[in-house]
Amino acid sequence: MNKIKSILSENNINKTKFRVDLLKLFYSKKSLSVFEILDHFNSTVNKVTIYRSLKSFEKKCLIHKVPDSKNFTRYSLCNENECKNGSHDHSHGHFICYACEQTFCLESIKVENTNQLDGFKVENLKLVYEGYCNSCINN
Amino acid sequence: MNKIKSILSENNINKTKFRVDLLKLFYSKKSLSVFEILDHFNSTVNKVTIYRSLKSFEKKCLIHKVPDSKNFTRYSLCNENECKNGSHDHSHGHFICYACEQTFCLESIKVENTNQLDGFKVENLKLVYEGYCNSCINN
DNA sequence: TTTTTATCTGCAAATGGGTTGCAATTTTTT
DNA sequence: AAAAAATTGCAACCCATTTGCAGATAAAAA
Repeated sequence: MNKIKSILSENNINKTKFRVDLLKLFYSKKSLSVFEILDHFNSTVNKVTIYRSLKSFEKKCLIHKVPDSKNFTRYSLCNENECKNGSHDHSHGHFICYACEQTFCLESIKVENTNQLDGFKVENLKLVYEGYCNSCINN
Repeated sequence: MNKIKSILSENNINKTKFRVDLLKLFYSKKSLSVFEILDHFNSTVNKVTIYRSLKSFEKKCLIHKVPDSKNFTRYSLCNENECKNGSHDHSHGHFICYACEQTFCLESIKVENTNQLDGFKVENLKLVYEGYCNSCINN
């Protein structure tokens, strides 16, 4: 995967084995929590390293936080159109599955804070659906 | 406030000084976090007592959790029409103010999970607006 | 390719929201 | 007033996340 390495290079992130593998992992998953990452690497990496890598990726707009069923920290790859220069704009809905606890970005459901609310100046809007994903329903 | 005491009685909650004062406090605030409560009582009450009182109130449908800017636990009074018998249905939007960090229930903005999403069975929908409330804008 | 510099890593310890066990106190019931 | 049930405070715990620091690794400079 040369692509992974060049992304890291472009963002001035050292191409350590772990960070390359971590970014690669994000390209194969909808979203990841610290503990799913820890599990994937069979605890061969320190969780502090995971937290710091995630924070670094986030700052460089490679990943961003997505809502999680249990309010843990969970990340997904950034959408190139939406996130730039450290500021994350993911103006689309999200779906959280009660069963697999996975978070899905609903790119097709655009969220626009056009609503006029009496007594409030709206700057942001979050729309989170919850339920069961087809994969869980069929298993 | 006889009203407060009778509410507690009806719900089989002991009318201790603290619980009466706490419920009274909820009737004067939009929403409250544990630390706002701790602060209001000048730390004369143990935080464990607060957590347990909140849990008790929640079970009896006096209050329910509302979204918080920092993912802390925050509660508001239940709407009589919506919450009953320990199950909380607050199918309306919420507004979180970036400045005062207060959460407002938007009773007028009804949230219905009628959307059909390909690949998902939607059971619940959360709609959270963020920005600045008029009170903060004017100060 | 060695030296310098910046970044990354692991370990231990800390932070902070929230919970649990238990004994003592208070409220409610009888 | 006595017994039963609910509430409280204290200490200790749990668990996600953070911080300090020293050693290791990667990138840049020479």
